[in-house]
Amino acid sequence: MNKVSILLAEDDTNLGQLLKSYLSAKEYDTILAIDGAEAMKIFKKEKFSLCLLDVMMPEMDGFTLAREIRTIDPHIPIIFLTAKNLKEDVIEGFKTGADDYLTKPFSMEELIYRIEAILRRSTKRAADVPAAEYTIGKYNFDVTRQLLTYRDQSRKLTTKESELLELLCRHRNEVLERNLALKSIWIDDNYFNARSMDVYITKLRKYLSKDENVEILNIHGKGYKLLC
Amino acid sequence: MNKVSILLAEDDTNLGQLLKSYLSAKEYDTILAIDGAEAMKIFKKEKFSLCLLDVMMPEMDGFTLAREIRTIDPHIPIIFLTAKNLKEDVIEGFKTGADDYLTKPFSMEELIYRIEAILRRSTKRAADVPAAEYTIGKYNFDVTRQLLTYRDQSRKLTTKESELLELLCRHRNEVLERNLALKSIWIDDNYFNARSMDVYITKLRKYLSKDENVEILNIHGKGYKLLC
DNA sequence: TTATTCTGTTAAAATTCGTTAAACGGACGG
DNA sequence: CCGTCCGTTTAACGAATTTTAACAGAATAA
Repeated sequence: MNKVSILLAEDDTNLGQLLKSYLSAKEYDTILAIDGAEAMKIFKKEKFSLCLLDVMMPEMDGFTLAREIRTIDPHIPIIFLTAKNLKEDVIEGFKTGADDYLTKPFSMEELIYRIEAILRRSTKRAADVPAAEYTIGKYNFDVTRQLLTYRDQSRKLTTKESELLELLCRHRNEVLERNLALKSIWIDDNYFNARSMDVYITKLRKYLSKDENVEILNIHGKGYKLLC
Repeated sequence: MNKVSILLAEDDTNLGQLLKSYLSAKEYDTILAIDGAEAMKIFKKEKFSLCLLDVMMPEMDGFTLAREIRTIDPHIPIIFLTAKNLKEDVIEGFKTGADDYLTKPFSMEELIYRIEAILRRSTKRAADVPAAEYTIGKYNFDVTRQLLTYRDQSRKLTTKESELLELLCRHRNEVLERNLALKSIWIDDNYFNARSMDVYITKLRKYLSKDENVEILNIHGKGYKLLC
């Protein structure tokens, strides 16, 4: 999946920084603009998946900014943030084509979920989009078909093998933490599931042994690192 | 554009009637159910573009209802209505895949705008409204006639074959969970029905074997995924 | 060093799934 | 009413997948 990039326009630097670091922690590439004019400048230069706009800003208010943004990209999802809870304001927001409207104070969790709800809709059919594939050294890994191919030999992976290899690929050349993998694939990171994961690491190592430049490295006490 | 149809589940008859007449005035075909169980019954019989669900209802609460609805149509937009403003509740709502979440009291205008914001996003997608026909690789599947066609050869499917294939199509390229399929088609997800479903999967695999790009993948311990 | 925790590997056990065929039961025509 | 057909369920067995167990070896901290 492509990385999600967010344009955040917020003149309150405290809140702005807070939001930016929170969103970045959630793996959203976030760029912060401190007023409407700057936001517009940045928007013209870069590509974004979604806009998060404060309504009350110096230079250019959120609604005006939204309209200008929409002249460039008429379909980009826009969420307004505002301190006011005025009915007229909310209506005005949706008239400019808002996809959502959040009144301060809101919880970070709710923001994240609303962002995800919108992205789910707008990037939908991502499932029809070309199958996710990884190149692992001389191997090719087709995630959706769970197929690991070396030259002309294909091996059909089981569900667990495939899930684990995909996680390793997503973190390739960096550490995939044990707990993360366990919680993500096995849901629960207890002793037995950890043993089970060991077994799968052994299997994957065997499958990947034909290319000596590919290696699943153990980082003691941390996790594994797929080198390729 | 097709007419927009809304399933409204609201146990407060006053509010329910008010919403229904307001939405109908805005040219949305609206059907009102007075509890979760009735809503589910109606949903199974008719096609809807969007669901508007009260959270607190007798018989079946909104979240449970939403989950059941999503087992049948995993992509239909859902908006929750609630009197509570609890953070936990909002989060729970989005976790079940809500597209929006409105806290009473809200203005009719805001509701309309939120509905339109969601429809704007979701009708961009091609096969959104429950299709009567699916294209599965080189196959064509006519749901109402229960006819599976490959080039010039048509095969009349039995009821169960057809129901299962339709569910797979609605979830195509994503996992259709075993117990969800069982509860939706066989009503009860006991051991024997599960065996029965296996038999039908085998049959469908045979029927679909002429296009090698089409595949019913088993996700061990979870369910099946129709790749096409 | 020594004890302890963590990892690697193999095999057996448990669970889940795939396939074929036979049994069941309702609908239909005679 | 009786047999036949058709869709569905049940049964039986084998295969695939995942988990558990057992033991050996490595890495680390005290």
